[in-house]
Amino acid sequence: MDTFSAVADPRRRAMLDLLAKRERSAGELVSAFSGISQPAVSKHLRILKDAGLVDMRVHAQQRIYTLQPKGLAELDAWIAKYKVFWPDRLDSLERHLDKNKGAKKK
Amino acid sequence: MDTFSAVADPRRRAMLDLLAKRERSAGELVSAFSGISQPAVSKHLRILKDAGLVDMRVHAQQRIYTLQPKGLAELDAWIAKYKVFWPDRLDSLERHLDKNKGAKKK
DNA sequence: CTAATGTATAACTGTTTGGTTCTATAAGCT
DNA sequence: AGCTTATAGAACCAAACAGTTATACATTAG
Repeated sequence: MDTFSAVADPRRRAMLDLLAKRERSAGELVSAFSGISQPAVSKHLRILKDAGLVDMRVHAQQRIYTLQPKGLAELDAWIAKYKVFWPDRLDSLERHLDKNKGAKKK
Repeated sequence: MDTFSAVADPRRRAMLDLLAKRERSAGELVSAFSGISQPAVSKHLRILKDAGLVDMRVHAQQRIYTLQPKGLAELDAWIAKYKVFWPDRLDSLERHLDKNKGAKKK
């Protein structure tokens, strides 16, 4: 499954959102979601991993998943092509975020 | 269908790419793609329109489709959250594009 | 060594998706 | 008015998807 399809699923986006805060074991992710079974979460994680959106490392019996933001670069590159056409006001949020990012890094 | 799913399909992304160059009638889009029928293209266009990614206007019997880049804002906003985590080198393309954009606009 | 824990895989199922052909609708042409 | 053109919608179908339960497989704990 490609990056675009991987992030098309709202549950998978929610998982990425959680992993953006901090890394989590598969089990932690399972308990973070209600109304979905462990195998279902496991399958979502596989898809995210195959798409290069998360990394996994083994720790005892646990599998620790971490965000791999590089995987989103493809998506962002595609969108970037269209920004030329954006009305100016749509840029404000982005610029704001860029500024904050710079501040945090220094 | 939401924005994320709408752009998950490669054919629909290709359509957006074509519309980014210039507006096109439904018929022009049909002939731009081989191995896909007119009704199939029509359905893709409906999905793009419902997702707010394209606009449509009627001209005689033709339906003229135009890009509605505002529709991509949702997608971009979602990705923007993750840029904080991006390694520096991933920023270079984006910055390059931003610069070019500014130049074109002035 | 055996039991328990954490997680992935297998097999199966209902729903969604993208495609098709056929038909309907609406505007222009003669 | 009747024919043609441009495009959407209906009905249908196969493949893909997301979910389930049951099972297998490591690793740690006792």
